[in-house]
Amino acid sequence: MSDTDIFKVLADPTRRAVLERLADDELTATQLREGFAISQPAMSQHLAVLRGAGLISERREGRFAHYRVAPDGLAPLHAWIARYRAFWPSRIDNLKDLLKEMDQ
Amino acid sequence: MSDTDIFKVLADPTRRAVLERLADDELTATQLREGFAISQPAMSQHLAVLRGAGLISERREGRFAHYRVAPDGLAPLHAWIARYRAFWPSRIDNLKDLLKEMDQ
DNA sequence: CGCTCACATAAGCACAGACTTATGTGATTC
DNA sequence: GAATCACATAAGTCTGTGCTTATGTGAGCG
Repeated sequence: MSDTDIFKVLADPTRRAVLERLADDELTATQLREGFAISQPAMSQHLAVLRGAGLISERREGRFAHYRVAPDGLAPLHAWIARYRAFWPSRIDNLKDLLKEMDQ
Repeated sequence: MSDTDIFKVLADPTRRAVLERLADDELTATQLREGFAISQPAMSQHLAVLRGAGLISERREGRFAHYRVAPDGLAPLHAWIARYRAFWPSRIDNLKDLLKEMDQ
């Protein structure tokens, strides 16, 4: 999965919203569709794209498909950002502050 | 500049390569074009997109346009990633390791 | 076994985006 | 001041992508 592909996948607001909704729970395709003004095939296609990018994983149970986030999916994105740490000190400092805040 | 726009801008490999070439130096549009199999207007359009996204800044000097990275440009991307820290502990740990490594 | 449900796939459409060539603009050079 | 240089803008083309409706597939239910 190339950097270009990762960015393309995440450039779609529906797909990013799906990731956010999967943050807490594992959800089925129908459950994910609630609140979106989108057809069932459209959601199915988005889920296929997210799965192809390694950002979510699927667990089949009968006729239901349960989706959850794949923890290593965003690794390429992190790797890309990490390349900028050398010439981007101020932002890294902010990130450090963020992580420090997390520890509390 | 929305998250969607940031991701769209960075989804183009030429634009990401431009950012990498601007990591060290401030460069002109013509200098940036070296090594790319791309026309002059295409590069000009990419630079306009990057500038519109707040990822680079322009300094005009006579007929030359000097471009450099805008240090706060990737802030929205960081903010988006930060939203995942709550349910994404393993990756954050890796990021911590990265930052620790940086300090040396 | 026929129907419905959950989801995937197919096919077609419409818009967005990256590219091209052509041209415009303003600064420099002779 | 005419030509050239660095770059921007215009306009058109072509491909990719996200959406739709229609249909396929396989599981559960009466």
